[in-house]
Amino acid sequence: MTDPVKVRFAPSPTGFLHIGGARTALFNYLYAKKHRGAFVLRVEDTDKERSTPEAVEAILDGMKWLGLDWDEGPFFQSQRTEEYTKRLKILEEKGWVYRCYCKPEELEERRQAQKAAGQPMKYDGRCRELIGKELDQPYTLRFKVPEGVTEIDDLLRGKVQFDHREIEDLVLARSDGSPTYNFVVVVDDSDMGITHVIRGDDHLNNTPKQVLLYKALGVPVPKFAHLPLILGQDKKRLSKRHGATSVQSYREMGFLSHAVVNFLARIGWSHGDQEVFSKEELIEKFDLDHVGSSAGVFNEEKLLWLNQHYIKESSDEFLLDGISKFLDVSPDRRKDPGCALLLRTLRDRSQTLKEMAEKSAFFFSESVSFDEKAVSKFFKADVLDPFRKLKQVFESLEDMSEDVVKPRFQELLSELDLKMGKLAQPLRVALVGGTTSPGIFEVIEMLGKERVLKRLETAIKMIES
RNA sequence: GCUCCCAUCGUCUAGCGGUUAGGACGUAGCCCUCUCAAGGCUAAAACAGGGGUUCGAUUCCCCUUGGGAGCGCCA
Repeated sequence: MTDPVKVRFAPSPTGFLHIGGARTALFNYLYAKKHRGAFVLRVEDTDKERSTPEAVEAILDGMKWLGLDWDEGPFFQSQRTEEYTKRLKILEEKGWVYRCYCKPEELEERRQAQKAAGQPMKYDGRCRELIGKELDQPYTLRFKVPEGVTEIDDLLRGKVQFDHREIEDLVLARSDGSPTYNFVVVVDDSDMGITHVIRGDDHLNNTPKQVLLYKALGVPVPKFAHLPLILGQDKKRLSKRHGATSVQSYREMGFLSHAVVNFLARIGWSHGDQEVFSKEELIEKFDLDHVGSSAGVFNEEKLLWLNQHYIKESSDEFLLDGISKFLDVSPDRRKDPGCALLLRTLRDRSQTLKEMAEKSAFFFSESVSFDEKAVSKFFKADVLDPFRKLKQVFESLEDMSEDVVKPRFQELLSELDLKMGKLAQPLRVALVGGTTSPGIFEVIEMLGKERVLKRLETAIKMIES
């Protein structure tokens, strides 16, 4: 009988939910679901300066949108100060901490000097000498890192050793008494019973410090799995410089949440040749064994492809809702029988909901917005006669379905000795305003007789004047 | 600078000693075609380099090179 799995995602609320953070959250979520364990959400807001309630909201929103439901929390570190104080006292009693009176500027100065001298940049531990003597000055509480080596057995990296000489006496409590990250993480993960710490590779170097703290506290050390990072096109760590990096920005660009989830899952993880996974499949097939160890570049082209894939599978209802966020869709129009056809034809032509909205503007708005170039190229005098004849044809028809219109259209073509493109393109401009659209007969059918005639008339008038 | 991590097509990756090194995105060409897509078919495209180990290395070990991350009274 193995212990139940308990994992956590612990973002700091200093901005939107980042793509990289979302991936970390996803892997934790999948691991929890896969092992029927619990997924804890914890907000690391010990930095009072940079944490904001807006950011907390944004992160929770992003998580919900992606469907990464948590089982416990959100817990806030800002509300757990007594716990930290308590643990700090324990460490003090055990003799693991000492007061450091060095000023931030001095420390920074020394670090620069060390860097220049080619030395590792680390605190030299000089205040250890002061143990016993209490000065009347502000101080931080530092952890007394013992000599030796700490080996961590990472689930993804294997055994990694860290010589304690590389680890400085880290600050556990600031001069204002507030606890710092490495300390609170250990207290929280321990208190919350976290069994597996799955987080970004960037924390690998923090791990030995934390392991030392677990041991000093005399509490069990969880298992660790450090995920490869997500990089930008330039292979640098994904950051604002790379443009859209927040989950909400993808939402705003018209991506489906599951496309983002599927895409994120496939950076660093694989299951044979499979590319498309439903959420259930992800949970069923996810495992740490197939998580790679090299960082992956965020490839938006592939995300777009996946997004279109899911758009193609989406229901009319869902798509209409999605489009409505980018376009004014009247309830009336929404009930238009042409909607289904519009959506059917646009699914193959849209990579995002936003793109789909733009492409369906001709259908949802009353007037056509014309592309100038298209108008000047196709609205010429020589189409006047064909347009008028076409109008007569349309007027004579009741049913505007492709089956009915197409033969009549072709009849007219041969009567006028015109090629398909010669009439279809000008007509396309008349009906949708530009040179690209779904098939011309599909456009005619979805618009219906009334609107087709109206738009054709408008075009004729434009050419005449 | 120091420490740690990483290394298969441009990108995401499969591979877990013996393969014609597979798939996907993207790219190119062809087909389809009223435009644009979608779709179908085809093509180009990779084991960073050097040493070992082994009958045999993409696969295991070492070095080099390259890339990444971390070195805060941020998290």
